[in-house]
Amino acid sequence: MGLQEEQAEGSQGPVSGAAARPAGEAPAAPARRLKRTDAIAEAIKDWIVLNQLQPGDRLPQEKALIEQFKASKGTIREALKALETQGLIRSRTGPGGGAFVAELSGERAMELLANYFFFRQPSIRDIYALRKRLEPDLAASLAGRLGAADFRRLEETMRLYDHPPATTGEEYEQRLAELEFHSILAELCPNPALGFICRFLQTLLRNLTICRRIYDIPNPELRDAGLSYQIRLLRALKAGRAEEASAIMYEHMCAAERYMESCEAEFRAGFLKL
Amino acid sequence: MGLQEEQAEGSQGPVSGAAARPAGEAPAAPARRLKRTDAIAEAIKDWIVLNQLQPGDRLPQEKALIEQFKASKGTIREALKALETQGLIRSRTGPGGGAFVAELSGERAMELLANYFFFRQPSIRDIYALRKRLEPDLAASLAGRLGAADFRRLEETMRLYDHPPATTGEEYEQRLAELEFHSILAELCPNPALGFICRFLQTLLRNLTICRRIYDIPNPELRDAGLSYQIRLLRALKAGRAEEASAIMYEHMCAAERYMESCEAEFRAGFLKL
DNA sequence: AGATATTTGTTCGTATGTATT
DNA sequence: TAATACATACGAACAAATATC
Repeated sequence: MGLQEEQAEGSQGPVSGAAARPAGEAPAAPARRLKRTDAIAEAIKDWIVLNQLQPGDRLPQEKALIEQFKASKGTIREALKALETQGLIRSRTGPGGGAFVAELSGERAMELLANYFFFRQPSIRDIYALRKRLEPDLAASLAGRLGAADFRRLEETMRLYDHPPATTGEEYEQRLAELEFHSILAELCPNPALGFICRFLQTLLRNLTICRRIYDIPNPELRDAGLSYQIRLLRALKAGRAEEASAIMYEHMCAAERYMESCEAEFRAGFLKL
Repeated sequence: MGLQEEQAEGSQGPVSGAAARPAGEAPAAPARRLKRTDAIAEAIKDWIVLNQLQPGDRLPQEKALIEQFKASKGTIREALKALETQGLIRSRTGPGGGAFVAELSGERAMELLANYFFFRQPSIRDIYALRKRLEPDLAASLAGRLGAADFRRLEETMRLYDHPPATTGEEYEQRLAELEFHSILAELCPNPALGFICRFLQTLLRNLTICRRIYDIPNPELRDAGLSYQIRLLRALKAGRAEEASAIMYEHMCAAERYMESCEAEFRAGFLKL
């Protein structure tokens, strides 16, 4: 399929550029020597962007890479594994199989990013400081831009919590569904960065241990209030009133934050058992 | 060092739950079967959080893992490589070496996240929509909270662009230094999520190809204006005037956006060559 | 449906490199 | 310097998955 030819250009292999540093390069940051595996992974990645491979395009097979880089199978596989872990490729077995360029999914990106916050857990206040700023913009960006299918999807999600929960389990499920409502909005956002960040803040919230506890607490008023916010929000979005949608969302965020923080305070005071 | 004992608890290995599926398990979400390598990587990760390993703690060595998981060296190494790629571990050779739990660095996290936006490049407008919201909050969060060393660091960075550039190369360097100023602020932010997102938006901007071009264009007025914004900002921060710092930063962002977009428009119109 | 070819996935044995003592 | 302990790399074989005939 003519993917391999370009590798031969210049020197004996794409890795040479990464391994053998050009003469005049003074490494300000020492950048400790790359392991062979990592150098190969880097080289393959560079090769992908250089040749402008698109999602779905196939990489050379393991055997070809072994020859290209004069490395063993294990080394090549480790390099490919690194790329796969980053969500850059996916590989299939069988005839015509191999490694294919992939588009890093939002879910995977959030998983990878979540590791950063594992040892730096933000507080509820931290997260809502951001949500209060961004979710209103998100809402505004959608005003008058959603189709019938989008509204149907949103309303279907709302149906999961338009009634009082029967069990504690359902209580929890309803909270997740409410977050899912916001996640759908974020997916539809025309600004990819804004959409991603909102979705990530939602999962960050969902994964805070304190929140898992809070979400088990019955709170009929909040459910009612949230529902009414969202109904008003959908009306504003349909009518294309961006300002109003933004304002509604802001109120919604403030109310949610107030509630979450009061719960957190109660936990801390020991009024509710962990 | 007693890190290993816990592994023996229960059954013969942590992966058993993932690999050998219990009889009655009906997988609601199909969740295509994990490859052995991925199952082991997951198991090791779970084991780390379960035992609350901290950065610097050592994992069992390869040989031990081979026995634990009854897998070959290559498979174990691929699993460890996956964790290393995610920034969760680092490994060292030599006696006393092995894999050590690491704290995912902000830089690495941003690299991983950047892949998500490779095929979904936000526009300058998209990025500034976020910066206009967040950088002012960032500034406000620092008012009255910076030490003398912090101010020294900021002023040292400003010195890199407090004079007209001599060459095009310096022009570009000055722009990066200006972004670095914001990056320092973000690092100091008490809200880890806000700080990270601001830093990421900055690198996203830096890496937009269009920006690399824009940053080469001489623009003495913008440099002066930016400098004056930052001087006023530092004054407000020192005095602990959060509101004022926020307002200054907002103006700064708006001015920067206006400039960047006008440059972008000129590129598009072909007035400036790419 | 079944046989076969192709390609990744996994294992084993061994050798090399590197840091500690 | 030498011995030791560990990761890193190599190569050949085998197993499993999947497309094609």
